[in-house]
Amino acid sequence: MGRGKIEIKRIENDTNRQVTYSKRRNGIFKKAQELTVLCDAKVSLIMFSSTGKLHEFISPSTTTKKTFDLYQQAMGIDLWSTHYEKMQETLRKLKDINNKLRREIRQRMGDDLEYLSVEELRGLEQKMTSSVEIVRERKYHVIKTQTDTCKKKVKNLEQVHGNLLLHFEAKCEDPQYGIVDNEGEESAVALANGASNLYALGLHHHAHHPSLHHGGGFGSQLRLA
Amino acid sequence: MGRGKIEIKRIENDTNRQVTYSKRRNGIFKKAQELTVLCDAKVSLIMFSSTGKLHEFISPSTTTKKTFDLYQQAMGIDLWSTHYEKMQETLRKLKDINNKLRREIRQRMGDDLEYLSVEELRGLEQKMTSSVEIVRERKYHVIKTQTDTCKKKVKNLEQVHGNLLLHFEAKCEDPQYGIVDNEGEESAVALANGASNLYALGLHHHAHHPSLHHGGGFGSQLRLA
DNA sequence: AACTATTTATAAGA
DNA sequence: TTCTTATAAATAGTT
Repeated sequence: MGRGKIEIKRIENDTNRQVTYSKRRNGIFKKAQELTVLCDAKVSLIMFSSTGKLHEFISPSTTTKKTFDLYQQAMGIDLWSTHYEKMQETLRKLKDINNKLRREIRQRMGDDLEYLSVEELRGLEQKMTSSVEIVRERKYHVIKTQTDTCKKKVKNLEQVHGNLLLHFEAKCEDPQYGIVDNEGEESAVALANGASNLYALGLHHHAHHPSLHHGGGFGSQLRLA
Repeated sequence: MGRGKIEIKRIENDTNRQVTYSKRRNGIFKKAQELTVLCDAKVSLIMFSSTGKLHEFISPSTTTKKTFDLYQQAMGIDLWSTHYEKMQETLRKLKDINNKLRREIRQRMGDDLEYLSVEELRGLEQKMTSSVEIVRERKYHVIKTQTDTCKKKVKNLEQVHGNLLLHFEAKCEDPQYGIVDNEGEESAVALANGASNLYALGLHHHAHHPSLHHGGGFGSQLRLA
């Protein structure tokens, strides 16, 4: 239908092909639209040009997805199941692994032992015993590390406190009391029992050596620390 | 295009609508086919008549599924993801559970203890110790059950064998050998050591009491058993 | 389903 | 692209 009859075969001229595609595309869309209205039909028309461009017509009464779903239903196929087969397979495998893990855990928790032979039970017991040993070792290790850290801290505090006492005593050469040699030593001994004695130390000094508390600001600062 | 111009609106007469649908469907299919060839395009045309009947045209160079996939790709959407969202959610959850199970197992195997506190380690050790105790109990129970079963079997065999010996000795009142009282007792003692002695018993008798083997068929049958 | 008068689509050219 | 227009093609109404 045109100035001349054409043979239905690929149009080799790129421009001509493009023009014809455009014209006929409009024509077919119009036809689809008319069919939709005239005959109350649902039409899905998807076209890709030779350049890969997408054009679509869909009857207003439906959607592309509905059409695809209806199509699959009418054809009795599920075009996407293959897309999701891998997913389903993964799902199956995960469930399987999951069950195995659960069983292993249950066995390691002392359940589900009914169907194990003596050999299997012996193996399980051995595994668990060595595992509990590892946990125990780890616990000891953590405790030891923590204790060491604690000791170091105490030692550090001891030294700091010792220095403070020395400073303090040096400044305490008040003529009223004179130098009291053994005070520093006793403090050091008290401190050797750990930082938690700091407050108790203050109390002792308060009870046995009230003289110290009149010496200056250091004493009260220590008690508050 | 016809004897008269028509208005583009739903054809109310069912027959007319059906006829027009049929004619125009062929027309549009022909157009789709021509477009496919002339312009090297890919066309997917799916139609449902008002009666729900499906008709399809697809360019030979492609398939309906390919077209749908391309369509979704071009539109940047995934029309079916919603169909599989639940599945993906399940997948996600399973993976999560799986990881947790693995972690628990690893901890119970003595791995991944780095980030546990002393309290957690103590708890884990306690759980594992009590679990291993359960496994051990179960092992003992299974062993005991098996031993008991074994003992019962032996006892049973003992009895059967004892009866056989009595029968045998009763029949053995051959004038050549006379009644040999202590044979039966020695057999019973040997049998008390278990069923596995049956063969050894045969050998012993062969070595120490050759007389029995000339007494009849019973003796050789016992050795073969 | 076939016919055919008429409308519609479109090939080629501008 | 879009418009024009001669002509091919499609099809509405009829048989």
